[in-house]
Amino acid sequence: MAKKKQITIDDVAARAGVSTATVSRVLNGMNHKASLDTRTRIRSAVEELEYRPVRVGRALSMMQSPTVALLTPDTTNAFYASIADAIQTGTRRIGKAMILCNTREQAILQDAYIEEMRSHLVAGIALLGAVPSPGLERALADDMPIVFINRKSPYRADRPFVGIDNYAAGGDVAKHFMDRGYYPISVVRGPWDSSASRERFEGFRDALAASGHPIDPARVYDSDLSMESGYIQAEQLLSGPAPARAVFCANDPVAYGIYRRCGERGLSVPDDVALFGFDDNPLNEWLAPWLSTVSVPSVEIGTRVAKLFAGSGMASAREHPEQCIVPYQMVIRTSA
Amino acid sequence: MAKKKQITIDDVAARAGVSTATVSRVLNGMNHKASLDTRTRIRSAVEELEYRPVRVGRALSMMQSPTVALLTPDTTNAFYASIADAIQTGTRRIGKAMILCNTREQAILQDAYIEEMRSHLVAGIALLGAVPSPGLERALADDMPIVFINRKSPYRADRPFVGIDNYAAGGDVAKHFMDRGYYPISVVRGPWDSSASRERFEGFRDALAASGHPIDPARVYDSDLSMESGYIQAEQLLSGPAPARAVFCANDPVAYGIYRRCGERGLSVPDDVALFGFDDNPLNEWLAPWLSTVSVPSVEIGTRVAKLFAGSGMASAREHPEQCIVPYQMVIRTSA
DNA sequence: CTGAAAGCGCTTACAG
DNA sequence: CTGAAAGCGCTTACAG
Repeated sequence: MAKKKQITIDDVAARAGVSTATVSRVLNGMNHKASLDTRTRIRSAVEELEYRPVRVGRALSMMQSPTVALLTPDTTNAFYASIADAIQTGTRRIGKAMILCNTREQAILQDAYIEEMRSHLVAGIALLGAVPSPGLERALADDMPIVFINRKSPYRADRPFVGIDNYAAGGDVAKHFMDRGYYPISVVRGPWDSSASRERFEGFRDALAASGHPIDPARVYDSDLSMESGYIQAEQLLSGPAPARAVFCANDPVAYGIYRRCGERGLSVPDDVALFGFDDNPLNEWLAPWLSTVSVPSVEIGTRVAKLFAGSGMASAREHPEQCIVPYQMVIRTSA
Repeated sequence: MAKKKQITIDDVAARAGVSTATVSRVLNGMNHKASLDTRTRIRSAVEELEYRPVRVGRALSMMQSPTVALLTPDTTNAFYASIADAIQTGTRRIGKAMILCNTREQAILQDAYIEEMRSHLVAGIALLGAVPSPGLERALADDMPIVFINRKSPYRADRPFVGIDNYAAGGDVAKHFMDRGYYPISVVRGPWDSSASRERFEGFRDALAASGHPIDPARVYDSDLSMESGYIQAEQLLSGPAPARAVFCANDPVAYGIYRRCGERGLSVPDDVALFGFDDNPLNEWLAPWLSTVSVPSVEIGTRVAKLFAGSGMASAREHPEQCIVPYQMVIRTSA
């Protein structure tokens, strides 16, 4: 893209009086194979010429580009954005750039991006909020280096994964509700496709059942994880003869939506209804400092994901798929 | 990155019984140069082999990768994220992927990314919230295809730009304040480096002065565009013998911060203090539906930016730098 | 309308 | 420890 003519590895080699092969080796840190003299000559040639490798040359040669793709369901969700940011920072540290793709939870888009990223020869794909799709299944069969974030792979459960133990967290929320004696209890869960949403719900449900107070199926609502859907479901949740005393929300935005409806209805949180969120969205600090939630360590997750892509394309992770379960934290504020 | 052996253009050529040159031409839409028969034979070879071009090959050959870089000051700001999303959607439409880089408003990081993106041979750089830096100046001198978003180039004012007329918008806010008869008026402006922040302030200041009520310099506060800084400045703004009756905020998050402090102080918005934001952050709809603000069309901006990168790397835009000024809208809600 | 061939910038067996 | 050469997948003057 520069207008100036490119300075190539050949220019460096010429200036240093060695072959391009040697320059390449030295620049790639195979120092044990070059004499000190050679190395210093090369270093200064690089300096003087201000040589910057064209990464595409290397990419073609190695059939792998120094890039990683992040597929995310919603770029404007602050929680996802925070994970994205950590991944970008982390991949940069290992010399790779991050391509951002917005799948919008759509299987079609997800497949299109997987295919495109393959043709970009990316070193790996970080799949945040995976959705079942034929292209994903195929990519997995082809052994593409994909690491799943937050939601596990819908196809091969043993694929690399970074996230929390959602089942346990759901159970913890249930216990908290029981400790407080809230009754009746409702839940607004996320999409069933999502292992994260599903496991949260299952953990919550099982813990309630285990304590002898199984949840009433009529008190289970669905959402698409948006504020809007929380707002909409709140209408049912809060009405009828036995409105919910406490609600376990699929994520924080859902809680925001319900909270808004509470305000419109003149209901007090937590006196009339208790709300429990999930993720500890970065917005909470400023916009919902009252929200009790499960804190998911987005930065740590992003950092871990990036690390998986270090070296040449997750070859190791591919052979020894890692399930990296990071700790979550119960954050009890005033809403529950 | 795939495990399967690559299917190349040569395979297609062999199968179709033509040369790779011809396949390349046809696949790149130089149809007028190929007979119908040739074209159909190639199309079906592509189908049968499920050929997907390796973009890196083309990139090296053309010394330009089908990617565009977006440098943004803050990936978690929903307003920026919304622009980023529109750019990503738009670049995809023209067959390019978007690399995301977080400059955090730091000149050093901005320079590092510019350099890295150059070595990636990106087709162009979208620079959201540019900061003055030596690397940027150099890149401009080298004629790198950079388009400035929101903030104009700190070096060559004629570089491609997409954004609103901030000066006019600042003036409109001033007029609105005068219509309402607010007095005294304070302003929390953004960084001086930023043409957007500066022009907003200047337009506001000049309009007040023109009406015979120049702003008191002691009533001008600074911020870094964050909620935190709004919250902090609010302390001064709202105290003393003559607390502000109305505040023009550098952007919406600053207004959120001030609003929070108002709540803590028991001050009512707009009865005690009127607040005017900027950008119409997507969060407003759900979290600050009361905030009067200037709506900046983030989606249109992103779409326009992407269009500038169509074809081969903005060659045209480079020669005829475009200043693309999109319309803004005054959004009067209850806060002012 | 089509093909043979050189070239984009880098890496890496292979031979020394 | 080092170099000559082939190769990664594509594009594009050039010649026909």
